[in-house]
Amino acid sequence: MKNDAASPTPQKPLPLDLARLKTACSNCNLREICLPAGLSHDEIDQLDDMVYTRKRLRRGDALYRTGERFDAIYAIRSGFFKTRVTTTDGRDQVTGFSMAGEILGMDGISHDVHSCDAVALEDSEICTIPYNHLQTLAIAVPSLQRHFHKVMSREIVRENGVMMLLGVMRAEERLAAFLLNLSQRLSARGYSALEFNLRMTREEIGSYLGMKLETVSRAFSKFQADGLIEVDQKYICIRNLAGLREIYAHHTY
Amino acid sequence: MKNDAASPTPQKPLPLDLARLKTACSNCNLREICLPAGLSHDEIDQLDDMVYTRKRLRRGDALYRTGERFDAIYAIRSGFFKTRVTTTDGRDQVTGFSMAGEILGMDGISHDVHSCDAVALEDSEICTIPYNHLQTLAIAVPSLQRHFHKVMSREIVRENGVMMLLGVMRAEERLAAFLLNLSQRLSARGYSALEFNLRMTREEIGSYLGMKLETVSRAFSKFQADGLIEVDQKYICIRNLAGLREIYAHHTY
DNA sequence: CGCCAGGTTGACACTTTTCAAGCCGCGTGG
DNA sequence: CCACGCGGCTTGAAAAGTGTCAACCTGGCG
Repeated sequence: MKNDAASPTPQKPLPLDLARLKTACSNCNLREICLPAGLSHDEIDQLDDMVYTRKRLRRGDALYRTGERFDAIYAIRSGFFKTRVTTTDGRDQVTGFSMAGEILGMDGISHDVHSCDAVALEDSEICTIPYNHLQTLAIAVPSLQRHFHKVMSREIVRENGVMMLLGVMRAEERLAAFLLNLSQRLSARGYSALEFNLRMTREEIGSYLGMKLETVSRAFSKFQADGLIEVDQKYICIRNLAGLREIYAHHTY
Repeated sequence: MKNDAASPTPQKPLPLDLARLKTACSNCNLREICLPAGLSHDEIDQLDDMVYTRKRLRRGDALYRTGERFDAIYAIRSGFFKTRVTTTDGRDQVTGFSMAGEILGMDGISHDVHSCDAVALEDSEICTIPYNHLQTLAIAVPSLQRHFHKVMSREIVRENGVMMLLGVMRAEERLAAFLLNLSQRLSARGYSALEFNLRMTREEIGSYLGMKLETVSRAFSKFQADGLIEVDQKYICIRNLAGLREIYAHHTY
């Protein structure tokens, strides 16, 4: 929708337009983390043809919602998302937080309809990967099939971890687990492992961890009082990583 | 390894031996529920070549354990399983209960190593599906690829539901959800939806639902006192399905 | 400048866990 | 055939952890 796109009849189309170039997997700096991980150069080039130009979402926008028809999975190019499921009576459970390089939408494959909402927690860019194209390409590129299976399996394993968290840990252990997980994923993306700004509210953290926002707040305060972290609203600085790990591992329930 | 197989040089091999026949997907009565669901006759025949003869497990045996190398997924032919993850300090969380026609082992795809244990809760038979064969066949048979994706996606969606359960429901709602889910799956397999025997202990139910066995027991007693169910140890008879549904839906937390 | 969402903190209520005792059913062995 | 032991289940009473409610603070934005 830029003015450029509506400019009068070019003699022949440019081989690559800038927007296209910027979305190609082959020169995306997330290619080692994202769907193309482990593919060869040639294979990634084939992926490029399939990944549609990026879509931008503003904070609060839904990438998809429960009940919407499923036809594509999405790779997060930049930004931050939450996924959530909602009960009949309106309460909801945040099922995960997703950041750059992670894949969303796989819940939709089972019934051709999405079974959760994915909502941007900050302005974000995503790459759309039409599922039927992915299926076709997975046949031509076995290592893509393999890697897509891994991505789905990883999601299953991740959810097992959350079930563990919700099932056997107590409030402070859950929060420690949450912070350590965030720290690890941020550092895997080249950000500081010890200092970051949360993108979600206390209520969203609470929903994810199965506790009330007040309990989240108290746990943060406790950690600060114990010198484990420094908190100022969304700002977090981890002062004692080992101490956090100890709380996390110390399931002496 | 039967004597038959070692018998002296048959003129030509039988087209089908009995054991083989019995494991083939094409004449398994679970084919509408299990991995072959939605495949054509011809396609199922191709699956037959891949599914290895069944393995028997006794109650208490592990189908696989955390840390074991992954190389196959498994279809439950008969019996009942639990899957569980274990913390460093030995506590564990039951992440699911599986019955005939359901697929186990997909957790292993992500890191080529299993990340949970699958344990038989009663004597069971399972079909082994080597993962590399599955990958190969999925390329030749696109509808198999599609269906395998569905199976994995369904597992993701199921886990979302469990997270909801653990995150927002209270004890009695969880138990109602558990009973309704069991009832629904049993009836989908032709068993009674209202009367069944539990295959797991109170402790296992509690681990799955994130509560202590005493709390499970109390909730059962409460349901019985309210005329919703009849309980006698493992025996359950649902007397008021609508009432159970009401408790389940009534997340007035 | 004032409003409002989001966050913190305190006091109290409630659910679930913990600890403890006892029961039941079943397989083993005298 | 019956006593015994043991795992699994139930129930009660007290303790602990979270949730609830309410007040207040803070920072950002119209």
